[in-house]
Amino acid sequence: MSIESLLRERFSRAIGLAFGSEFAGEPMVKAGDPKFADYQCNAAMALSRQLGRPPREVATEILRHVQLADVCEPAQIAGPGFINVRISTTWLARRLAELFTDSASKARGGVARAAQSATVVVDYAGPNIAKEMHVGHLRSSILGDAIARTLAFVGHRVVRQNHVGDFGTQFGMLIRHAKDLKLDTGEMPQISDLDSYYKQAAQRDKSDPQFAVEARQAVVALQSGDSEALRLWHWIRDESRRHCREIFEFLGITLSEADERGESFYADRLPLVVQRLSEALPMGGDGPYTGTSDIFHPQRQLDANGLNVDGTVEASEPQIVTKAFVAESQGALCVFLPGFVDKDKKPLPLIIRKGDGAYLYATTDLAALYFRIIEEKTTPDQTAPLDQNWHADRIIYTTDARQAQHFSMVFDTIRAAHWDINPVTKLPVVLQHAPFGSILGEDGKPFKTRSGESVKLRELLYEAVQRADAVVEKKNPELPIAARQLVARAVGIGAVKYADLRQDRITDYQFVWDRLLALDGNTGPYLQYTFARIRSIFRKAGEVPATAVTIMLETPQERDVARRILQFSDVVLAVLQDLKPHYLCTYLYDLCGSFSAFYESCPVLKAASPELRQSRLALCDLTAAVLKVGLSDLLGMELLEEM
RNA sequence: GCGCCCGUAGCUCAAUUGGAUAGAGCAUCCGCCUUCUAAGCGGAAUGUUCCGGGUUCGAAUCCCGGCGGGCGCACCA
Repeated sequence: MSIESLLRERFSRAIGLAFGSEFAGEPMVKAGDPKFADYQCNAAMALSRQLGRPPREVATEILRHVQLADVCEPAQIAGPGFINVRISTTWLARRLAELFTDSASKARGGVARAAQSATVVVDYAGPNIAKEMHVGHLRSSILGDAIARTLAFVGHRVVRQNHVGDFGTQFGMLIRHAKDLKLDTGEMPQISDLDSYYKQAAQRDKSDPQFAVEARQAVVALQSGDSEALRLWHWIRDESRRHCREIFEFLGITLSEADERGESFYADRLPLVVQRLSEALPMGGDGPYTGTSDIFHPQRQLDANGLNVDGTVEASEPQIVTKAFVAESQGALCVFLPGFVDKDKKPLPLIIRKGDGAYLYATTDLAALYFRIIEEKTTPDQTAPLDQNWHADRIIYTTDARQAQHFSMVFDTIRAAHWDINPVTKLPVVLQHAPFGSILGEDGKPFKTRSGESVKLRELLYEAVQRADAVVEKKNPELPIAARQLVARAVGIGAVKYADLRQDRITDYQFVWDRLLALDGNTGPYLQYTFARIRSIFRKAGEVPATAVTIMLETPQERDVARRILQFSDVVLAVLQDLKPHYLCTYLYDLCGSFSAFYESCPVLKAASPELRQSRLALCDLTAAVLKVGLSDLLGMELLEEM
């Protein structure tokens, strides 16, 4: 059990004894400012209001009942009613020794498995076919992967999903454009060629209305199984998949082909979804909107005074949807939901079938949700992880913040249709959009190449490795070239990933090479360096670490490292609570800071006694174990023995 | 216009979700390599937390009103 939950339990019990169990909920316990305490319990202030008694009196009462003698020094009351807890050094040492001895637990950095394993779908990366992956895919891939890794590590059944954009409107443009190109589809294309076809097609689509119309028709043809369209589709898709695999492999993203279920996968389910949705939700709506089509956009014209040309006054109150319903509007089949209005304050639809009969991303997302939560997957020819039912308990999307409204509408639709109920547990599925900001250049504007194009991932990652190589060559010229190349790759890629993960995902972040490859501060290279230093000690030690030791925490630095190591599991829980890997980055950076201070002031190999040497080696080993789990298992970065 | 997100040191970012004297790194200044990787460590200096109200024991955090920036708002994803 983590320190935090142990203390929470103790305080909860004390509060129950003092004031009755109805007050004993989750008392607030948090790691405190080291100036005052290792941990503090702030429950007294909150309780004082409920009890109508002064907070310090409440705190005194809690202290009278709390049992902490085995864990910490006598707790102190401070300020308005903080209860400060200083963990006893002998207790810390004992806990650490236990962790060190239990090799299975040590390999997990002391992180326990979740009490119950849930099925969690993580939907991330989601590149488009026929386009080279670019910086726009970077955050989703990196964040989603870190979240998926962390969920899996604590023991959940994680279903990774790469929702590839391979069957939507944009593909129609490609088909239409291809007609004029006379492509040789017998030969494997290059992703760079496809990328330029895509750009040409997009350009024509924008400037040529006739082309645009035919492109939309091509989508319908594709979605209804036209063989010529499908042949081209396969041709493009194969190369696109190869390209994505290459990028994922280079970046260390744990998405395999088995995880790929793009728009096309749901194609034949789309009419079904629309039909089921029409059955699950009322048709035509409530109140004054019943039955008629074009209910929100009557073809009325207003004169300069805001009067209809027939003389009636346009309703000044916005029309409000009170309950979700399906209706046809302007030829398109739509879901209308409470709380969504467009810029004219008219109800905003979620379009599930276009006027021309084609489906778009909302329909696909709904189909995917139905598939992930409800659909039975017992067909024997399906491959893992499709070979068993998912019945997801939680579904997480890492896509950029601009899609927040889209997901909010899709989730509301699912809930209105009661499709969010897990068929096995009968509990509501947790639907989460984990939005993130943009990547900006040093000038604070969207990260683009000089010519204004989006930066290709392949080039960006190549540059990261090149730059890292130059740094390594400068810092460690003795390193043989072969070793240096491995280091450069790990450092370069690690720096890019860490730069993304270390910052709160909701904010935009600036991509500045010199900053993310910096050797000091909260960067990938610094953390990797700390790990490499530890490994170096063990190489020099020339002995296998003992399996059991007495931990001695006689200096403040040793105690600080010990305290930090034991906080790890609480941080991992917080990451999963908020889906914010930057908590983990901040923690690991602090751990490295504590370790470096220890490293400076406490000789390990030349410690004053063999016992102290063993103890310090154990501290090094435990720090390395936490770094390995945090950096490698959870964040997906490579670690180095030497750099 | 409506909605969502953001605004913290010169710069880039934290702040365990309402807790104590708001913390790091960079840049600036001072000190430390004949001892385990100095890609490091120790120290100094740096703040009207965009502004104004409110809520309360206590606000960067919550509420209201401004200002500034980003994004979204019918057949693209």
